[in-house]
Amino acid sequence: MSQIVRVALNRPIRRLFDYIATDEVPLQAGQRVQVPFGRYRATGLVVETNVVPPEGIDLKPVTSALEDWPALPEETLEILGWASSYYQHPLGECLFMALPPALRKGRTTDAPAAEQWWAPKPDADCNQVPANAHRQQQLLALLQESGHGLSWGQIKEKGFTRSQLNALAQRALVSATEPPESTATSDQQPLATPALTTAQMEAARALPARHGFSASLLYGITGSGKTELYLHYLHRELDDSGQALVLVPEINLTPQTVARFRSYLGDRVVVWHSALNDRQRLDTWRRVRNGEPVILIGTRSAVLLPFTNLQAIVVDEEHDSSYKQGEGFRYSARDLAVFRAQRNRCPVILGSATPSLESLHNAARGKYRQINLTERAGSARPPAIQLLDIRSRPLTGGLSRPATEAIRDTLAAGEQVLVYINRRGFAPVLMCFDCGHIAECPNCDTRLTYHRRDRALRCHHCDYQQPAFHRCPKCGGEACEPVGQGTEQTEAILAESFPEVPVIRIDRDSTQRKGSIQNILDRVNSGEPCVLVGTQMVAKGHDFPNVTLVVVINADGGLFSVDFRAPEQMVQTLLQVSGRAGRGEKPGRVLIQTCHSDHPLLARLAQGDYLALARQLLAEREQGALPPYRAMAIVRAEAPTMEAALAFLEQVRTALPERPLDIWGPLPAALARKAGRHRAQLVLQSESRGHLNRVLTQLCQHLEQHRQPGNLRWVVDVDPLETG
DNA sequence: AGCACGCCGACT
DNA sequence: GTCGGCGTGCTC
Repeated sequence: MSQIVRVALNRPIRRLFDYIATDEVPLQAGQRVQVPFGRYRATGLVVETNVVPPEGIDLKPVTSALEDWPALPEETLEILGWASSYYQHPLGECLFMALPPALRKGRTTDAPAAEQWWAPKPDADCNQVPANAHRQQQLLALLQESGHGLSWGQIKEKGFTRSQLNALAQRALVSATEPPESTATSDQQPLATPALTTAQMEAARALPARHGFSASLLYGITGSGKTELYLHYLHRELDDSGQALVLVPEINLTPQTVARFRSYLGDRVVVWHSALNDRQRLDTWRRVRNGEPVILIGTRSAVLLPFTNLQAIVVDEEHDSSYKQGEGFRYSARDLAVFRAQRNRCPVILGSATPSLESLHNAARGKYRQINLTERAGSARPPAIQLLDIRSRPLTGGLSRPATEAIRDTLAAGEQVLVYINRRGFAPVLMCFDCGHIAECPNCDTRLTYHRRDRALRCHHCDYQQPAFHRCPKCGGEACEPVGQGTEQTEAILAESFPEVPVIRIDRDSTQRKGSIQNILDRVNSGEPCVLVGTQMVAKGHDFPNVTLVVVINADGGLFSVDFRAPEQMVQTLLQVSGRAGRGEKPGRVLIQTCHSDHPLLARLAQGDYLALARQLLAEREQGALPPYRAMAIVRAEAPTMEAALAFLEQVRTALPERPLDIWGPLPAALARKAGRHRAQLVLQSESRGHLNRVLTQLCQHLEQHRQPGNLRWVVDVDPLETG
């Protein structure tokens, strides 16, 4: 008996392929198979069995099944099937994202090579390590403390190096062992329960019981202790066999966060993020797939893992834009989390100090229940926000006199200062003061950014770079100077103004080296007076208990942007960064420099009432017939010329039904030329998600059939975050 | 995505 | 005369 199966391949084709399954063993949906494809062999996933054979194609047989069990369970197939059609992305590519890299290729080893564990020899003694080898002594002590030993990954996590471990092995003080049979919680010492404040208790009581679907929006101001609430909730609701998913933005997934979860929830806490290697991913993936009762803390892609017994989902900082994938399979992890909770009949908690307008709208419509946590834990109180109008005020390094004085006062009081630079539209450029010439990228419609460290001009949109010029390439003048504030320049000015305290820069450049962010945090947490200078990175996650003053260099980036989400994002970022002030005993103060202190949005911001701001922004969205009041999708096109891109989108426009659809464009994208390619877009809106989805499905089908002239690329972005 | 087939420019 | 550019089409 042979059956026909339908197989999805990891290729950007919106089509599935049928094969004959010859084995005696019937194949199930979700199983990984090897199939002949063209001249070669490919790894596929069975998505349907007992398919009616199509006519006129002579089917090839499945080469082999890679496992005799489905790599993706029913539930995961369903979730991703839905996501594939909702986001208009080929099913095969969606499904393969639920596999760890090791399983995407046809690797047959279904038992992963076990990770090496290391245990101390029973007779090992610290005295056998040379007195000057402190790290080796510490490592040996750590291993002895652990009892059964630690994996190399865990050792590395604690900051030890391979050479330190090797040295101990050389001295025969430690040896490689098998991993322990099970890392279940059974032999754990009783775990602590997080202590909650009265306000937190109240919020905890409002959180729903585990059984049945519910979505809760937890609006908790910064410092109110949302994490304790998550911990308490998972502690309370999860049973010994249940799985839970905690989504966090990449930047918040620090060893401290994980340690905090482990101390309350034990060894069942596992992590999932981009820095894991293939083996770690495979290992964690298998634990999830095997139904082990893990509590998985992970970034965006964790929402795609093949859980089999999900009992609760938490999405922390649910407004964070990193939950939306910006290329390829453009899914929103937050939205998929809600869908997944629905399918699993379990609760999902969306937490934020600055909830997205989408979620607030859902709460207002009664789709989500809203729980407010508007008191800071402990004695901390919300910071006082003050607008500082800098029109016609002289600035040095971007700082006005009152701001500089506030910094001086704060430092004199022995406290710390955080200077936040909103890089948007504020990047330093190299300008000729004779003719006004500014260096531009030859491949993109953008200016080159000046990097003082290596005197280089770089493009932030492609990989172009060139040395900075002293002599203007246009007029030959020699008055070329950097203009505009970047972190580097502000750092230099601050260091000059406050030579008696350290000025610490926190941005991508200064935290790239491993562990350097930890060094910085340790230093800041020591409490000595200092000035922190940073962009995005400092706005999120990290706690700086001794910071009592936050200065925002310029708040105006989002006020007059073409992107309809810019005001929301601006308000969220400003409140998030404001939340860094006064998290300890001392009250916090926030100074926001702006040229528009009379702008209603900023005026409201100074009152610190996010919900009121959000209501205003929602009213504007409703008036403008924008999301979340309308469903939105964008068709983006990219071609060697703008004419070709626009012509293609014009053709798309005419192919679309006019009726219950609003179509805007085609228009050149905000960054019209990127890496030498011209970009344009068509915005589609509808009152009905369902209708928009049907239109898009048809469109994609049509476009896939009628091949486009050579160099034209197109993509559909459903629920886009960036409309520029 | 790969990969093959196929038709036009600068090299041994 | 060939090597190789990437435009177009196909994969059950």
